[in-house]
Amino acid sequence: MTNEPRAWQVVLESIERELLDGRLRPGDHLPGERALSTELGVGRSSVREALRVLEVLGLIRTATGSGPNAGAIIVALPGGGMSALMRLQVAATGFAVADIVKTRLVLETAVAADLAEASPRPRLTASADLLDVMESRTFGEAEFLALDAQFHLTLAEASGNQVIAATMAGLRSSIENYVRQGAASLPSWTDTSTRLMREHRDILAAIESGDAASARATVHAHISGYYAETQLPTSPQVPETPRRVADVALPGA
Amino acid sequence: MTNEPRAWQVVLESIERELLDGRLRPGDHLPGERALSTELGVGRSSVREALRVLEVLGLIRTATGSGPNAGAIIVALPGGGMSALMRLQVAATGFAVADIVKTRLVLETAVAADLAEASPRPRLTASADLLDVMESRTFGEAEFLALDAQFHLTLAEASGNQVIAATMAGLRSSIENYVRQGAASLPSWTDTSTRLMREHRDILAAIESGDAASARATVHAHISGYYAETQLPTSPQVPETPRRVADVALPGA
DNA sequence: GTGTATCGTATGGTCTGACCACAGCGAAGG
DNA sequence: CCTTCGCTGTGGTCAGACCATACGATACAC
Repeated sequence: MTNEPRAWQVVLESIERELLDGRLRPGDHLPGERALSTELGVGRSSVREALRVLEVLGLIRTATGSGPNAGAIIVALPGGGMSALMRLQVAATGFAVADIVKTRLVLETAVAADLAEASPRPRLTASADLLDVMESRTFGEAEFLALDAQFHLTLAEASGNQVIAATMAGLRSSIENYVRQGAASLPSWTDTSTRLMREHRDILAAIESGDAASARATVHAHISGYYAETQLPTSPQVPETPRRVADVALPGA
Repeated sequence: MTNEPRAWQVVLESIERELLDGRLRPGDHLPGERALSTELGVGRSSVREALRVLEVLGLIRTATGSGPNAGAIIVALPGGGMSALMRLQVAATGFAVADIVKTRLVLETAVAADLAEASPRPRLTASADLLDVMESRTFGEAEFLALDAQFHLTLAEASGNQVIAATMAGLRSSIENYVRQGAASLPSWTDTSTRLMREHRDILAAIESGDAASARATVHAHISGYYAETQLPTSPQVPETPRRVADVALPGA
């Protein structure tokens, strides 16, 4: 466990220290890659690997092809940046159920409203086909829930908003996970599944009717209804332990 | 201006596609770094940078010093990893400006409304402090926009919804990018920046007044106002790829 | 035949050096 | 004073090299 830190982790730790100590503040410029390299005693490759991580995490912004002295890199986030890492970690593990549901409500009602209001009403063939499949035969609980999640995803995709679609795709496994957990506490799965199917049809109908408010309400009722029915704890409660930058990459820990 | 993707992004996209296509499944071994390098036509350095990102995101586990044939890298997370991957995709590539703005509107108005309605009204100290900093002195355009994005992020964090906060954090670089592009077409940057500052104060005031509708409207005006002011192209609009029902991933199937 | 020791080899981790395109800055020239 | 041109330093990328390691196969001893 007390493994020698890898070279790029050294860079991460160094920058993390400077961030926490306040020596690096938002908007500051980082030393050049070569300077960091000699300063920390690691190769430029390692520096670049660390910078790439920071960039993807949104902590840093690279200025391509800048001038001599200044244009190096800009630190974006302050101490709050640490929370970005935590968020990332949370994403890998699991979100609070309430947060997932809330986000679904916000995004999916917006999607439904957009679809209902779209001037050339989008063809919801993918969604409708999926419902046909779901009604064609009896699915196991896990399969049904996967198809359910897929249905919601097809709506997001149909809306054409790639950002929302990507976000929901990213949440998909978390959604499936929570939906599956919740299904265990249901009084009658068959009742619930038939109700969900009917609500899916209602959603499509509301969208196709062009009534944005109705579409929004139907989606809201669908999602919050299931959430209310399943008595899930409000959250898995990820410990709020401050997470150090360099710790993120250690899967074995 | 058609940004050539950076080399490591090419690697990322390649692996992402194989993941989405199912050619790479959890537990599979990735080709060696040298193999990937020649296969994708990029240098090993770039491959390593991409792998480092995937490792930090928890999608991959590196096996240090493995044997000849197999021990390369292991894909760790299943669908759950998509969440991180999607965020990565959001950060690395860019989305349509209109989609980003729309998503911001949906998410941030919800955040503002939640904050305004929260029963023990959350302390928006981080947001307020940030505004103090922004008003304390004159910032360059890039710095100002970074701080602006940070401000919106602090609100999402204050709401306590980790999912929304994570999503917005993932969108951060895309947002900054589009905001920066838009700033070029502004008639007067100083006018705009002072207006943005005032609107930030308005948002905080609206939230603290407890008026959810007002908070929602203020945020909406803030975001859509800037978007309207900058005459950005609505963007590429990737054609909707038809999704076949058979593509649905059934667990166990 | 079985078990053990040894060695070759491919791998990831790292460093170095090199090249490129680009942006800033200053000097030279108008 | 303004324009132009080149120098310089930056990030982006690549190629090559070295190291330690762990796996696989071979050779050897029993």
